[in-house]
Amino acid sequence: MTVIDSSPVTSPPVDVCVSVGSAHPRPDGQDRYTIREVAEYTGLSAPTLRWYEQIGLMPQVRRSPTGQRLFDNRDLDWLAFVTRLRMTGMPVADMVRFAELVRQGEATFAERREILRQTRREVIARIAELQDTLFVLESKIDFYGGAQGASERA
Amino acid sequence: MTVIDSSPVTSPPVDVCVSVGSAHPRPDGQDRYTIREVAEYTGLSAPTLRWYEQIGLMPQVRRSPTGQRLFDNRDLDWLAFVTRLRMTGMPVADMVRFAELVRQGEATFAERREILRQTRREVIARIAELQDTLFVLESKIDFYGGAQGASERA
DNA sequence: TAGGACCTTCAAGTGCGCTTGAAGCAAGAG
DNA sequence: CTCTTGCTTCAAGCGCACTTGAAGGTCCTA
Repeated sequence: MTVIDSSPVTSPPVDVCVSVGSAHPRPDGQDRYTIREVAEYTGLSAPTLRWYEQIGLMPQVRRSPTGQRLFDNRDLDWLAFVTRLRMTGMPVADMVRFAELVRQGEATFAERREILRQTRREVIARIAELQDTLFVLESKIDFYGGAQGASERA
Repeated sequence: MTVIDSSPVTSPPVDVCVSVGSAHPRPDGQDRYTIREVAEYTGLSAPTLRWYEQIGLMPQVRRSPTGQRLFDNRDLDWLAFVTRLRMTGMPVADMVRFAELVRQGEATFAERREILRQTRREVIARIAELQDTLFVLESKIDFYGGAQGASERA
């Protein structure tokens, strides 16, 4: 982790909790992306990206001299993380709270850690539930006639 | 599907795709429950139970001579299954569709099986995603200072 | 037979997570 | 220079899954 940060652009490897899941290939080699590029890359819509920024779920996004958003790799990392958190079922309001803690710097490490631990607990519980559900589904599928390709059976 | 209607207590094991997950202890020994009892047992609210019936997500619930709902063990089994399906993220509309197929009898076995197989695929994918997320969470928790009880670290 | 808790229906309201519309500014191609 | 495409803001709208409110009937206990 600790941020990529080659030569062009990018900010120094400050605090930040980001930059863990940056495995995806980036839209291009550089560090400036339009909202459309980010939308394509993340799968979020452009309005959603604007909305995320508006509610404080994004760090302040850089702007061009004329006011257009310029996302960078850090933003992409953050969005990848946010998308993971959404996947766990975490409400947007909670993610905004987390983003606020990130903004407040290292002093909030303990609190952030606690939030993520709680989230981890919930994810583990969720996985267990889904695995139970898998068994239920399997037994019902069997009940309906397990034969793979058979189109009917009654 | 072939109404309950026996004397007291449970019906014969007809068609039905229900009755797999009936492990829970029932509110009492008999086979007639008020909406309040069912609400407590299932964790769904009474309005939600009425709404489920209204949209066709429940089989027609028996009524007392004065019009009050009388749920039975079959209804409880069905609700347990529905709750599982909800847990997978299946939209209510899709569950209504499934309930319709159940009402149509054995001729829809193949289609029901296909739906559940698709659901199973989705659940498996969901579990995989959540497990990936678990790794991300763990690496971030470590980043924030893995020490269990340490309240700060910067 | 009165009171209170619980049931009924129907319709409207709520909260969440976006999405869409309106009106206008900006960047690049012909 | 215009034209198209894409960006901007702000506000309103939407779909889903319930929830709540209003008005009234029912059950049960005292």
